[in-house]
Amino acid sequence: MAAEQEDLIDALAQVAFVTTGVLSAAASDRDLSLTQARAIGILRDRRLRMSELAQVLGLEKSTLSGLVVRAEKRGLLQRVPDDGDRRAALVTIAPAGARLAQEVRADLEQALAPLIGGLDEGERLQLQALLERMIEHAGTRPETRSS
Amino acid sequence: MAAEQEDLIDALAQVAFVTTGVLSAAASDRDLSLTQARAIGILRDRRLRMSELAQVLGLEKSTLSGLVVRAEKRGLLQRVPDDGDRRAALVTIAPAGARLAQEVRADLEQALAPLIGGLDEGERLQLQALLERMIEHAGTRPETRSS
DNA sequence: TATTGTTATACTCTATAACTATA
DNA sequence: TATAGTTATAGAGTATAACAATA
Repeated sequence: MAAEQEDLIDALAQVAFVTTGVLSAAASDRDLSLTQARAIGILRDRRLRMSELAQVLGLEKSTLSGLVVRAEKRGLLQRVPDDGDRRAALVTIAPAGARLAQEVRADLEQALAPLIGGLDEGERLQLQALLERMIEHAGTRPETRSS
Repeated sequence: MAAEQEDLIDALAQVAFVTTGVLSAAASDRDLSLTQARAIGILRDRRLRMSELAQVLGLEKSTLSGLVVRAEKRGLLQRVPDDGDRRAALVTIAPAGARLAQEVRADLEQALAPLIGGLDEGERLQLQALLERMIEHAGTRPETRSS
């Protein structure tokens, strides 16, 4: 059973590299780093504090400051004051950022289509369900680090 | 069906980030970058030319030169001349590199265990088979870029 | 001429430390 | 005192361009 688990981890790692690589390429086609693309993807449907976004992305708060400043200059993100705690800032997506997120997303779908296309409808649902079960258990653990 | 595909892509992306993050953390615990960890992982069971390894990793050849020089100084990798083409160099793993690769691998397994642990034996095999089918189709396309 | 690999250089992303403002 | 965020600085990883050696 040890051997089977190793093979599963190999497969997971390979799919992870392919997926990350495809996303990274789609992002850089639009002069976005992988991290910037993740950020606008995350902020598509919510607004987070700087500290919260930093934690989700696995970045230091100072690193995120720079990222957000650059994105704000390009009109992709926006910082708004948090009523109730005047130290804090909420990061929200700007219209141009939302458009870019959608474009990157479309590219990702197109690039992954050949991989997913080899599976029929039932298999895709099965795969999705298994992956989602994995992610649930990921929530139990501390945030993914990248340091 | 469009909605389902989007959900599958979301799940793929999330699992990819978790997996990459875990590997990155395991690597940096040993002063390896994610790319260096990938390199020693790839070279565990084969030797490649500089140019081939660069292509697999999605790096420029000049970038790989630096990476290999640093790894060679630490005794992790080794360059040997390619008989038959004296321009080329083959990159091989050194004993210390093989040990490190094994350690990183063990950490990766341990960190992913809680995620995989939620699945029973049959589901793990199912997931592995689906992921491997995806990877097959990835081989059809040009190498993953990261530029 | 074309290809393999290295060197020189510059840019981006990241973390650490010191700081300001607010809680 | 502790926390949220910014600024200054330095290190690592990467790409581009120019180059040397071999095919």
